[in-house]
Amino acid sequence: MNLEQVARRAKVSTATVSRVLNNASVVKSSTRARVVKAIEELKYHPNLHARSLAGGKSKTIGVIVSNLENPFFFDIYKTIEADAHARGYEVVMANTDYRSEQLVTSIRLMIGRRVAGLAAIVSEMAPELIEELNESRTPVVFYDVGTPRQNITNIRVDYRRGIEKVVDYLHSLGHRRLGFIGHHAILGPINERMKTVLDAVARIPSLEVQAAADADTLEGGRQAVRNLLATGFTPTALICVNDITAVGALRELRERGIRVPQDMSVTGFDNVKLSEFCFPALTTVHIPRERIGHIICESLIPHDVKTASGEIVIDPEFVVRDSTGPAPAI
Amino acid sequence: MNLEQVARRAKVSTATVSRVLNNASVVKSSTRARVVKAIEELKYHPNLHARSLAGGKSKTIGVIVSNLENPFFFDIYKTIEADAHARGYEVVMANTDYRSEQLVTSIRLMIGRRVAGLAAIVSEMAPELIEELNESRTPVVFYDVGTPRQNITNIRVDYRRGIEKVVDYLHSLGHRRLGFIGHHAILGPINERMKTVLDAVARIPSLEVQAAADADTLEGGRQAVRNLLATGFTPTALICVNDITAVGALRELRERGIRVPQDMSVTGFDNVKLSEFCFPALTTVHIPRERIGHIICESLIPHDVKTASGEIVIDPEFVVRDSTGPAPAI
DNA sequence: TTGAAAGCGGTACCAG
DNA sequence: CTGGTACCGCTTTCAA
Repeated sequence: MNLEQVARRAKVSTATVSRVLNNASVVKSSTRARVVKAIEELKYHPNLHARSLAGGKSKTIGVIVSNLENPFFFDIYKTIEADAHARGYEVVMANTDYRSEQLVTSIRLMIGRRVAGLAAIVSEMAPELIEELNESRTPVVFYDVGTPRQNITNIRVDYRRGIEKVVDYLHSLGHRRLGFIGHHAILGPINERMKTVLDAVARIPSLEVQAAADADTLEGGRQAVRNLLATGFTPTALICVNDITAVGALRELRERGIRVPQDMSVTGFDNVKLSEFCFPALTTVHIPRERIGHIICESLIPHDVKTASGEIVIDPEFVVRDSTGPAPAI
Repeated sequence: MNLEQVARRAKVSTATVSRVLNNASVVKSSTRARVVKAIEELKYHPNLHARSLAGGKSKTIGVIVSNLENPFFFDIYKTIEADAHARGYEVVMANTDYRSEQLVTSIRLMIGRRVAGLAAIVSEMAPELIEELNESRTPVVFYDVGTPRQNITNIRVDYRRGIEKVVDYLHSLGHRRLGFIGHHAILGPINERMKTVLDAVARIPSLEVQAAADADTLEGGRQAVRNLLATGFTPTALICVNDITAVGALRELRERGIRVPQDMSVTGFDNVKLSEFCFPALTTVHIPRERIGHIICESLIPHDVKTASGEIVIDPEFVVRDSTGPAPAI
């Protein structure tokens, strides 16, 4: 089913059908009516590949995330999608599961699709990929907690400030031995997040910290706690890399009969909805995911008013709930 | 950047470059090397639109879900994606947020993309859309709890059996006044899910039920409980349409000082991971989401061995955890 | 206001 | 083993 068949049925040229499809105002209304009728009778659906090939443009933006299962990423994705739709753009999503080969594949895929813009909400990004992206002339926005990149709009959350707030708070509550519950992506030699935690702790001499990691899931958080406690280390507070792993940690503690916050304090990060709904409600750090989504769309989709470009840094807000309390008396 | 430029640089024809790209074995290795070199130097990425236009095929399958935010949908999606990738297919996803206009838009989009297959994991599906889909000759798999469709592979969970198990169990525990916590999509005149619950309750004369609904989110579950209790009805057990709304319900009850399960029993549905991690862990009904995902891929992607087609009905398993108990003494 | 025709970037068939 | 070339389905001048 193609333009030509519609054209034939409506007794016009393919050019005219095309005009109707793109509602060019030049078409005489009687002609338009015939064409519309033919389209409906034939249940014609334009081939989008042909369209973007011929037009040279795509009206779709790509979004790559590390783990859509984590509501943190999902919330950003959802905001981008809503904004994009509102501006007449489509969105194609790719999930990397924190695997760098998958990141490479996904980026190539997006380039191959000739997306109008690309948002990368991922923790890892090889320099050669950046170059490839530059070469392809695709507008890119990068969200991370890490290092700024060149030639690309960057949105960063000041992870360091966030973690410092958490550490300071726990310290003020009398905690001295801290556990850090990460996920696999924070492993690796010089991970920014891990380093940040270590640095934040190192500022305060009386503090001690030990880390463990597993997957970025509920189950992963649980397993990481098992790993940590298996070392014999006895923390009085657990700093979790995000809310999901924190909820996983909560469960493991519950099953061990360790009360939160009486016996152990726990903190999350991101302030996803679940952090209010779990028990006990999590003390966490709020990352404005909708705002991030808006900024991303703003800088990816061309429009009249100029937008701030370059680097944007977000200062996260500390949120105290029920999962933290004074360190237990020894 | 296109085939021709690569061809020129490698001093071969576009046909040969194409062969290299599709690793046809006929190319002499020295020639191939030249081409590969040119491709890398130019950082060439084939235009996927041109490719699928010329090839006539797409190697991508479409997945439409009602609410990706709900892990139930996400788990199915993820399985499909993994299976598809394993077979060399891409996946494009669309989320309808339970809105039927969005469903229409998404289906049209998928047809326009000429996807090799389409999975619709949604609760609503207008007959005219089915026809449009048939017309487009797109293989389709439909997952639902509702009525079987024609000309389409159907996967259905026996929702009725699942709900009956829940109702029977609560009845055996002495519960007589039941609340049903739904979400907006179950509203509307003859919703299958709602009707099923009513039917299941009607089998047992001593039972009484009242329903309330809000969004299919944590917050929605919470709000629905508020709505239900505001009517003055005093249930001793809450049957929730799924685990997410159940976790939302749990929170509202907790804040009202209503203990679960001592004062009120709560059941979920789906058995998503969160149902084990919330507190108290949910009594729920297991829906084999991975299995569903596998079946979907199986029937969408062509392969040698014949697959069962037509209708597939799944009998869900009841899972007892900590959120249900004997009805409180009056 | 409408039609003819030249691409868009690949694929695949046919020769050589 | 490689090159020439006719499409794939649509958009977009250019003329009429």
